[in-house]
Amino acid sequence: MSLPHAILTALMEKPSSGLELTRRFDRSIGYFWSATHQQIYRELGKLETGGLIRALPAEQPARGQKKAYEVLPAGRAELARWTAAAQDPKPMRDVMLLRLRAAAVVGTAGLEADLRRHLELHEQQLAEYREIERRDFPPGKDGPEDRLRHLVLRAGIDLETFWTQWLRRALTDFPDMPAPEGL
Amino acid sequence: MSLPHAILTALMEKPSSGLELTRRFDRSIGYFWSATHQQIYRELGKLETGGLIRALPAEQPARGQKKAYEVLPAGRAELARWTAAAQDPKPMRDVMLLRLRAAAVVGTAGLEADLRRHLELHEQQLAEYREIERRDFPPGKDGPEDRLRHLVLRAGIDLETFWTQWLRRALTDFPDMPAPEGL
DNA sequence: GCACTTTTTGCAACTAGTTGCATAAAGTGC
DNA sequence: GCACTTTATGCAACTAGTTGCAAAAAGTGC
Repeated sequence: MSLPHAILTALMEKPSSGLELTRRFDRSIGYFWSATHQQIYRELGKLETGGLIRALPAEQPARGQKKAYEVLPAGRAELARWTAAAQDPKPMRDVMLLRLRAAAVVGTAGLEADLRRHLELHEQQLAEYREIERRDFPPGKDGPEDRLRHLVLRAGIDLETFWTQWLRRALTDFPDMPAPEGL
Repeated sequence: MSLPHAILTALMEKPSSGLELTRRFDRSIGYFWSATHQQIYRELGKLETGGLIRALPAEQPARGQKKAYEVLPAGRAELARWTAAAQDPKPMRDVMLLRLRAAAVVGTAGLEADLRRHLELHEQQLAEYREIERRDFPPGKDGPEDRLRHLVLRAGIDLETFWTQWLRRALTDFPDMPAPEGL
């Protein structure tokens, strides 16, 4: 149940409409909590009903017209409560690791190409993160909020670094292992 | 749609009943693709209906009685197809990173304790993986299947290593930053 | 042989996320 | 000023995963 809190965080940073939120989820926040616009609109509705946010007064609310939301005190309190509450880490779920495990029983045919493709994708993501770091966290910019956000970004950088290294290693000692023929 | 393939992989390694699968998901396979017994039973039903697996002949099938499944040729083919098919990596979703980001706007009160707890949990998991490596992959055991499975395990080890390092760093330069008082 | 627990299987309801599409307003080209 | 695209909001149906519970068989204690 984290999407509402992701939205509250984004709205605290800056009151926004659904579409603006969607765009920001495609960039910063979405890097570690992705969401589609449908999810966001649905959740905005629930948050408004629940009294955690409210629509900023607009001339006439109508379809196809921007409607911006801001966080109410109750929403802020809920976000603080959630942030402090203990939560267990979710067990990892990774398809590529599962596919490698499957390859150990049905053969590696066809897998190598996708490993290369993933390596490229992770390299791109890593480059993007590094660019953000260069742009948004120049030396000296280190207020408490910056320190926290930088820490989050560094997790992204280190994770992508891990994947690129692991994928390179996988490609290096990849056994050429066609599917065993008998059933 | 990976659960059926996780189950097929497990059944290829060894025909099993639902409960045996559940136990194995709690150990090896579940380390990177977790599932509850309810999910497993439901999926076994679908796989059987779909003709990908079949129940091994038992005396009389009845409730509360072990029913083991084995993979049929169609199931093996489907697993090979899925393994080779290109798939995009899923965008990451991590609650702790989100909480840190939230803490940048509502303050860090209460978070530190849970960071410590997570560090401990990740250290435990890392120790467990290392123990498995010591036990299951002694030097010399490196057939093609072993190489692949070892690669998967190493991803787990490196990921847990990353988390422990990152959490230690987070705790080190954690700003003491109570919630800003004004709304 | 009867109560009690454990093992094994499973259903039903709920929550979260995804996919596909619709509808209204506003801008754009000519 | 009319067709066409873009922006912005949203509903509905579907898929995957989680939670809570229960029922049948088999083992256990006395």
